[in-house]
Amino acid sequence: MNAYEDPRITAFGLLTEVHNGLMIRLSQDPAGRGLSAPEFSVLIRLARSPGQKLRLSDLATQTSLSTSGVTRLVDRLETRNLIVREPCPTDRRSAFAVLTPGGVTLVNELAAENVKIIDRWFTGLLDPEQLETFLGTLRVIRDEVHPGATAGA
Amino acid sequence: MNAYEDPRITAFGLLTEVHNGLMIRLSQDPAGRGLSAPEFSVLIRLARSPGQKLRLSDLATQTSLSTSGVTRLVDRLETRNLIVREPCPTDRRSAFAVLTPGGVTLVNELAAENVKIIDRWFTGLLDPEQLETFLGTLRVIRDEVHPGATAGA
DNA sequence: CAGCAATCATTGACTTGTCAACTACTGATA
DNA sequence: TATCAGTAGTTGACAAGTCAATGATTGCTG
Repeated sequence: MNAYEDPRITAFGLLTEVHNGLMIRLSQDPAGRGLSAPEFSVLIRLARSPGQKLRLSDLATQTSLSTSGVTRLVDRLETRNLIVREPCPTDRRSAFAVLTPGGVTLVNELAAENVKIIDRWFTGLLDPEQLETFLGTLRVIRDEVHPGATAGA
Repeated sequence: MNAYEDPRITAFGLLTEVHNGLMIRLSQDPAGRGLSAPEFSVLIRLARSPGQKLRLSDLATQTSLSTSGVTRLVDRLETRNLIVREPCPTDRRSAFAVLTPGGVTLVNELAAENVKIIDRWFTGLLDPEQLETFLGTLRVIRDEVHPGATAGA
């Protein structure tokens, strides 16, 4: 028996295909506002946080990006005036990323579009019970592989 | 109701966290043979194909990479002697990527390690029935978003 | 069978991420 | 309170992907 035929590999491959397939749909962005998935993920996490702000290092853990990756991503969002950096009053090493009003508007527009896409290609394909079961299983795995993540995007 | 709080967004975020989390575990490669996920994916698809060969454009569709991405990936694998390019006898524009004996060996070793990781962080967390249900749901979505994919990795 | 749109692979220019090294600051400890 | 290990963020050098343009070949169509 060859290891590369193991059904567990196929299972993971299936998960990857589903995720990739959905990512591709989501990144097609007909309105052309051009936000990558990690950029959108950062924006939506900020939108959901108290004060629409989060420390860069928290963004790094939540998004599974390296801290330098976050630095550069935040640079890009800042030059587009979607967020601003704000010094942390209690720790001078640290910095917040804060959503601007323009950022709030954009994240809402994009989220609304993404909901349609997700519904068309994922959640809408399943009946409610099947979806709940599916999400329950995902949570089991998530709690094991990535316990640090709280809010999801 | 803000669109960014829609449960469907959260559902997709959950899927992403699971996939990311697993990808990170799989890429840690203690033996340090240094194959990225797409590289491994290409190798395993070749291993499973008749003659251990596949045309570059088929690799592109199966992996969701661009054709130029495949060109460069195949370049890397070729300099490492894991595959060779072979001209297609029936279409002179086209080229096959063919697994070398060394490639076969490596893909088997890596697959065996990956099975352990997948089992530890994914399939082994679920009882058989729960796993089957989960895979069934994944197939429903996969058939919609990525019907072109046959073998999975 | 000549013409031509479509297909396959490659290349150049660019984007976005990583790792390792660095600066600045924090907070526990001797 | 002086030290110093650890943490936050940034930077340089690089890795690996994208898109648009290109060259070669194919196969339908008038």
